[in-house]
Amino acid sequence: MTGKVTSSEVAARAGVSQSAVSRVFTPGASASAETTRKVQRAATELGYRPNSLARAMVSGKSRIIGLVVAYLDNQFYPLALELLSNALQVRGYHLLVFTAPNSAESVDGVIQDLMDYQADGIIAASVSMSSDLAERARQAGIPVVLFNRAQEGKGLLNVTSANVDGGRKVTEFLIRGQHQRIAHIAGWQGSSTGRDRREGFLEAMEAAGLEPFALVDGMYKRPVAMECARQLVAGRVRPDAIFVGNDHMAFGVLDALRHVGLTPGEDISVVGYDDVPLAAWDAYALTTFRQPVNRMVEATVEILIDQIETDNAEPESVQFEGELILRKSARIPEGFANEGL
Amino acid sequence: MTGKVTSSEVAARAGVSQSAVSRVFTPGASASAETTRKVQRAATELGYRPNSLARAMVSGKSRIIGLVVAYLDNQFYPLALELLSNALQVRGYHLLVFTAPNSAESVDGVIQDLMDYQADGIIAASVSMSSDLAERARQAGIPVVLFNRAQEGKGLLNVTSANVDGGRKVTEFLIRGQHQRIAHIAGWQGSSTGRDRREGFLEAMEAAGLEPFALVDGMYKRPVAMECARQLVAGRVRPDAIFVGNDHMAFGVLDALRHVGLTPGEDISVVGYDDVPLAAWDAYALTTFRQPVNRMVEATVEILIDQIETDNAEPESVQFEGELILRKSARIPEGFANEGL
DNA sequence: ACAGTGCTTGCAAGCGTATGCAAACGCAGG
DNA sequence: CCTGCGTTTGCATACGCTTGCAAGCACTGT
Repeated sequence: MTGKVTSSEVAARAGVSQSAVSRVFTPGASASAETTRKVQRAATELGYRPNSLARAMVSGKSRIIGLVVAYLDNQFYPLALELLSNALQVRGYHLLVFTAPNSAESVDGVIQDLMDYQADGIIAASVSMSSDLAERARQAGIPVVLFNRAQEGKGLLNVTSANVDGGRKVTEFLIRGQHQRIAHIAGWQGSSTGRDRREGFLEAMEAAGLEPFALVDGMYKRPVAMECARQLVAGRVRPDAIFVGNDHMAFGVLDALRHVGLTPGEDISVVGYDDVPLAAWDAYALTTFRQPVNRMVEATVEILIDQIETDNAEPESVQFEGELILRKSARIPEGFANEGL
Repeated sequence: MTGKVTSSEVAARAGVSQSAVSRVFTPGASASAETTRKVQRAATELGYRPNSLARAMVSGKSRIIGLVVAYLDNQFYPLALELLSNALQVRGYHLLVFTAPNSAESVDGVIQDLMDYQADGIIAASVSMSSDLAERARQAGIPVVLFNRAQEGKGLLNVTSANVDGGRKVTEFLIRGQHQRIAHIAGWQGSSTGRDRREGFLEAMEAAGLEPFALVDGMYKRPVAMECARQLVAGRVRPDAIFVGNDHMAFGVLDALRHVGLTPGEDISVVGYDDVPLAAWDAYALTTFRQPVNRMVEATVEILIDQIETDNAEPESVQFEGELILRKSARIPEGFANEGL
């Protein structure tokens, strides 16, 4: 009842050895029905619960997964966080969450902390880490998976969606919609997603023999994207379509455009990337390219636990296909919906 | 280099005892300059870092704070989570995050897990816990603070904003705006915030001698609130103002109203509660009652750490004043802005 | 009746660190 | 040169648990 009950106390009361108690609480260990009964009785009477830390220390498995994430204002991340947390809880793991500005030093520091806590695995969501640290993690036997970010490196697993492909598809969609002056407010060029989507954009434009109307780095930041949008439409000749590097920025772009009296989907087309829940809300009705978060999360958890629990598991990086979601912020080419891309 | 360096190995290499190494890494312990130097040298050479779990086990302090949160789709919570995480990191604590549907059983289960991890403290954000469990936590000496939810109970600390007061102010604002038919889509009545804001609403209505046009429970769920809104305006006579229990629902209400051709702020006034970042975005421009998240988070961390680190700390519950934020979704009474409320 | 077999169970050795205690040490005052 | 005091250091133990090992046990087949 005191809150600090140990297995020995339970053992004493149940009239068995401390090991017996441990075995009763360890799935897969051998204990007779009789012993189990006695131990469980004593345990509930005393309010005993095994100490996870002690357990972690001797077994070497903390069942703690570290999650490093930069900002939570982009709806994509809270969503991923929630899904990850749930998926891991089901499997008996728990999330130790760190927020770190997206700089190599701070991420590295945080990952050190994580290693100090003997995390069984690490998920880095949209942040990059130094290759030096990646190597240390590998040597320490801690699997690291990069969620929604790709990066080469020994033992680094990547879970992403096919970003250059997505960027290309969005752009092709815009081109088929007869748009002539297509601009791209890119995602942060320090990130693989930002670079890849931009690359897809450029590929599609070149294939169609078109020149980008404009190409700027929105840094994945709303205010930056809004300012870009304002400038884009300030001149005499303005773009008739803008492909924005992610939804979070795209919302800002829509706000900015409406602010100067433009109607997205009619005067100008805007397409985002991610398909966060907010994109489906009427106020934005954003046409966007969906990243399959659910599957990405499932894969992340799968891969991570695989690496943790089976030692021979081979490093595996996966990439998911996305899908264009048509809403109202962009003009739809004739007969497009039926035809697919 | 192997990732499993212990203090003993460092000790051996530095030619000192294991205790010496421990002391060098323990702030406030006595060690000569000479020893410190030798130990640090050996430590960096071997890549030694103290094992937090072992440290936690012997010291009894894990420096882990458990956070229990229900859903992350209401922007209020990711925001709070991020702020909490940062504030705690600065003080050397870390967040173990659990998501739990808002039912007593699941919350209790999760808190048990937290206690198993020897969490130094627990933050329950917008979830309630059984009084039985609260008692157990108290006996185990684990401080629990309820964030944005009030609940009586031994040793339960509450950090909230003045919700009945806020509800009243919002309603008074609406009344002074000459609204005649004021409806309230309340927050979940199973929560203190939902009940308190509703109470404030009723008080203000009664004081003004007005009958609520309608009063329903929106459950803090967007779809529910949207459906309520639709029904409210479906009849021959419709409300001219709706006070919605939180911003998250209010966005849905705005979407629903616009969907049927109504213009918020002109045809009908809508006021939310929370002032999440999204409320300030042009697409919604939601008039709302601000909860001071920053101060609430600061207080939460302050109180919690106080309870943890000083044993004599007295239980303390705090309540913050909020503030009405005027935007475009509700008609503003003549001369209101200058006058205050 | 006896050796063999498959479970249970207790013993004891850790896991990596913090810390009380007492010994060792350095140094100043007499 | 000796005593006394403050600081530094090592020894040993404890934290709560898991797990290899070997002994104990109840049965089975011959």
